[in-house]
Amino acid sequence: MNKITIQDIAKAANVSKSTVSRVLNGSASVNQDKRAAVLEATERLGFKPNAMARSLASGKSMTLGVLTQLIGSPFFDAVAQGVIAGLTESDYSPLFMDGRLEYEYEVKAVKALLGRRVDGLVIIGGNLSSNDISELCEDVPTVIVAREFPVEEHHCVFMNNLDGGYSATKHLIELGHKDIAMIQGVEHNVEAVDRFKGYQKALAESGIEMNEDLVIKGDFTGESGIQAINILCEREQKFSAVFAANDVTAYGARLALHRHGLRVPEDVSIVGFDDQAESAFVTPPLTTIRQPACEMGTMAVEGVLSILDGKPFESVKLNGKLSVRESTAQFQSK
Amino acid sequence: MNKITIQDIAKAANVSKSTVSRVLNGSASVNQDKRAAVLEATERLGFKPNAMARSLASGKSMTLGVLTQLIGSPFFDAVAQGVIAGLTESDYSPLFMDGRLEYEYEVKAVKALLGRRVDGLVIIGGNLSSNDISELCEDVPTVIVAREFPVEEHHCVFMNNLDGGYSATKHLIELGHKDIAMIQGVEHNVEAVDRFKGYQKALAESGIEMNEDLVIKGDFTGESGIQAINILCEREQKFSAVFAANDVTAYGARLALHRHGLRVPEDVSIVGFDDQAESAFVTPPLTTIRQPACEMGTMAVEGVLSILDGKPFESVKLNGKLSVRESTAQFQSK
DNA sequence: TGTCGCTCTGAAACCGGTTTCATAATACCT
DNA sequence: AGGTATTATGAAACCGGTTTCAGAGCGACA
Repeated sequence: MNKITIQDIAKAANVSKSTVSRVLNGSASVNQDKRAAVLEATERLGFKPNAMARSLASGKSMTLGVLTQLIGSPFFDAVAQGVIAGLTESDYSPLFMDGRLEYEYEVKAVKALLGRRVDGLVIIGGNLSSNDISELCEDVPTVIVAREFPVEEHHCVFMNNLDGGYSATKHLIELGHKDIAMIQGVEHNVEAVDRFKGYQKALAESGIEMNEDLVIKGDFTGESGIQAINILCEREQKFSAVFAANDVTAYGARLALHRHGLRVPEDVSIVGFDDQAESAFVTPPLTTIRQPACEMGTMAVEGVLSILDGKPFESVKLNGKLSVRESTAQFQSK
Repeated sequence: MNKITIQDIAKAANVSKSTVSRVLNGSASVNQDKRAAVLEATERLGFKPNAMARSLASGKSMTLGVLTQLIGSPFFDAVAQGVIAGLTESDYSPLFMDGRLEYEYEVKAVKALLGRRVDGLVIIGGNLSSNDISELCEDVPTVIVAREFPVEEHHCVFMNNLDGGYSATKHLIELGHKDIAMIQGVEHNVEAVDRFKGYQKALAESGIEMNEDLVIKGDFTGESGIQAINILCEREQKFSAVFAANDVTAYGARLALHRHGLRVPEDVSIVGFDDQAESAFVTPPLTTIRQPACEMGTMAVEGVLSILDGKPFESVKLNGKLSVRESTAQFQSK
């Protein structure tokens, strides 16, 4: 370890610990000469304050805990990136802990974060209940990203998934499609359910009766996209468009379509959800609903910081934006 | 904050702080009754030890620092995932800090990590020099992932990029291709350079003279893949295969090829590098060099833990594995 | 029964900082 | 010049744990 302590600096600069502390934190004015001496000693000895001791004494850790989910999954990562971006100008640094999208790990992770006495918390997605969060994070400013809690006490930054699903489906309808399949996301997952609700809403609004046979279960993986199309094709189901619950599923669907000899978008149009980085470079570039993931991360941080600052923070509900690329086209009757 | 301290528990259980500490850490044997009383009080009051105080006193933080780069980029994220996986069974938890692939931030991040007194360090990629690392991480067990330092003092876990580039190119050659284009990665980036060297080596070994016109600069982005193909096509260059420095570049190349009316793999074969998750679901599924990113993360953690444990740790050099999918095919002369 | 040794336990020191408090030194005012 | 307000500074308390140390209690052995 960097063995030098504030005491060593004090000795070297011929002052007391208190003075060193004051110089280093600018917490009170100090004589020019002493200040210089302290600074010099600090530099010369390469003193690096022990963050532990500092937090213990001051009660602040200058750290924001971030509960991530499955580092490596595009959406969550983008949020995490936003968090980092939002923090760069502040004095706080992020402490990431991964919940692996499993309830027990999430609880464990939050507890670990709290044990490290983070000053604030950003919870990205996951499965913690409103109660869990209330109990666990009672005394720490917390903002939840990508989930909606109708309770006043929680601060959230989230996407209107229903609206997103609606826009995606609406886009297909406007292109003249009527037989629109939907590949759902993980069952019971709120976001997945909302996206499906949006699909239903758009259909209903346009007077198209939903065909149960065109709704296939999925789980947000590429594989589930493939399976879904296989099922559809084996059943010889008639459909000219597909709305996939997320981009990767859309990739899988597009691949399966290709294998079944169906062209995209000439024979079948596809729209995804997320707009992950790759979607613009896939062939054909995917029409999708852009989730402002990165922005959400940044907004969450700003939220925590402002609460920390005593200012109020209102939950924000964002709308996804349809990003039209080349995987969707006007319906052509054959 | 969780205001209850070890003192409160001591009072509630009618014992001394020391005894509470001993019970909680199992550091010495304690009378059954007292132990029970302490445990009960701990449970009842919901006591959560202050990790700061604990580390300060014990000199250990039970934390491993991880310097990540650009959370959100597939390769680095996969490594980070591996780190998490490797840690789940241990008592340590990871503390991530992002270096944003910028030298200054990396230094800052490592210092922040060290200030938090992490017990070990995993550095993923980045631009820190051997010297930087020696100086900064002097007293902390450190393992560097995805970079190679020939110095004995550094412990590394990295991929043989040259060998990977070689395998990729060799695969194309074996399929009968002779005019093989290469889209390079970020200039001066060691990994990118090594992949290119592998390309050269394979060519040389097969007696194919490298055609400078077929080597196009890139920067690991999808956009650079598009540009590269555009350049090639505008020049009406003859080529039947492309080796892209990474998968995203390959996606871009494949898209541009499509726009120029060239089919993959019938007209042009493509091989990428990384094997990121999406590559198996892209159309056509991408032949690529699989980097054992996740495994590397896990190995790095194991390395740090074993050094921490007083055991030795040897640097490991891994070979990428060619994953043949459907973007490459036998050369067909037209 | 006296001594030795072992197991438990609490008091106190310590980890490395911040912050309060009292005091010394200086400036300001009448 | 005398008294007060202000600033600079060190000593000491404190943050919440761990660990050392010494002593108490108790069984074993001669």
